[in-house]
Amino acid sequence: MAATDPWVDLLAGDRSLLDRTSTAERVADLLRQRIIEGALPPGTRLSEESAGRALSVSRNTLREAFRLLVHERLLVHEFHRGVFVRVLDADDIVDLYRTRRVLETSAIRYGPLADTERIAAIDAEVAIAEEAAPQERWVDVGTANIRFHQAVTGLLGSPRVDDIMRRVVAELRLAFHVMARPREFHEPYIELNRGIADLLTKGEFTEAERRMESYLDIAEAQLLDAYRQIAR
Amino acid sequence: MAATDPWVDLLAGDRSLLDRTSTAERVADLLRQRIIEGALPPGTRLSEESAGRALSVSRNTLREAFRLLVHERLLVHEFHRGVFVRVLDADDIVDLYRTRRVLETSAIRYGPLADTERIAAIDAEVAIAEEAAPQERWVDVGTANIRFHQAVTGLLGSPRVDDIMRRVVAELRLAFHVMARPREFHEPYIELNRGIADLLTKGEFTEAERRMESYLDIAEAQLLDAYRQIAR
DNA sequence: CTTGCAGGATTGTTCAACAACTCAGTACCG
DNA sequence: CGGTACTGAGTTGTTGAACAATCCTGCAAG
Repeated sequence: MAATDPWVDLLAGDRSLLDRTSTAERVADLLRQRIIEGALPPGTRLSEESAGRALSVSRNTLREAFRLLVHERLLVHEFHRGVFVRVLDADDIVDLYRTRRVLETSAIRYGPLADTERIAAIDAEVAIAEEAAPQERWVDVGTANIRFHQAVTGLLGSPRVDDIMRRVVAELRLAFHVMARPREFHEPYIELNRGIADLLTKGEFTEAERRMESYLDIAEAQLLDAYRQIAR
Repeated sequence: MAATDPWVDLLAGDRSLLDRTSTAERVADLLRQRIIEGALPPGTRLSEESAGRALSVSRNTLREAFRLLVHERLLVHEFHRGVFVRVLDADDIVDLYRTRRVLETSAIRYGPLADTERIAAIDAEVAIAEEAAPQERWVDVGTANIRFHQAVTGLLGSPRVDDIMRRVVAELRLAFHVMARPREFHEPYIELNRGIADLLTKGEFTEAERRMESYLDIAEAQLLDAYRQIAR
């Protein structure tokens, strides 16, 4: 039995399911969820004592969770003052879109090397949005929209890029909450996504990249616009 | 004095210097340093008790520092087993170079929009390497080489991309330690860097991008080669 | 050679205590 | 009245100890 049996690799893949996570990580997961869904709006202060009491975890464990989320930029930590849900300013939006441009256009540029099923995954996300829109499920449309972009960067097949994109998207969600009308914010993009997905399917990567660039310009401008409205 | 005085912005920039950092962060800085310089080689187990005693910090504080470094992928955390200095495998190398390709070629692509002094900064790093090489200061050559690439991604002027690149580079240093001969690993790249820097200065971004791509292919291959030698 | 089972060592988590610091309020002074 | 200095309450930063949960080593049994 020198050679590895086939079932060994199989089980090795399930390893992660079995990894119990620490309390701190689960607390971080929960807080992350609450933050990106808007239940904990930007600027909210999270006191160690009350949060710890609410979740029934010790201050130490909670602090570990906070560290995690600070590293993800969802919280900011001010020394001796506490942690707060991050408040994004216009510069952050600009930088996030700059980062997206890098990631998403690169992904398309390297698209010709990508697995065809990864392109199918992109298409699938657009289809989900197209189905949710007529039913006015704007939250689902928004989610599918985000997943569309994650699928685009997924073309690279890079765990690290996927991870980076995950964080960028989580951070961007902090900003999306300023958009009062979900419909106006999400609906127009379905068509753009469809166009890009079709181009990718047809293998027209250069044009797809151009469209993506313009998509990002438009979305950034709309978000910055909404920001200026709030600022006054 | 409705308008902000000039010195206000100036001081705001110094804010970070004044921010005392927590013990956990300083511990993390120290450990990071030791890891990337190779004093703590990949695979090393860091026990909470002995590390805490050595640094005179409590276990709780040390755990906060560990969380930070785990998030940066410099340490891996195995539940109930402890933390270890990360051991990169060949897949990691491939993925790190994939990520670098995305970041560095994009930076050059968006180069025409960049500040000219950012291009000068790239040139400066090559000059440092060129000065250190004849004196056989290979560690300095290696450092300047890395800073050259950071300066390239710096073209984007994006704090987030800079941060991502910082982490990629730190992670990559884990792999560089397998290179037994620093000279053979660093010297040949000075010339390639010079070529790219000159192209950037002349504004020939398309050719610079092509060169960067080939640079990364070469470096990746060399590193993977060294890996295969170790593996036997 | 494998399996099962202590026993010791390490990590996961909580708790309590105290130091260090921030902030709001208040008294003081010109 | 405007500004300054100070005080005290409340929060965070850090430590140390304690106990539960888990892993690892070594040994005995089959």
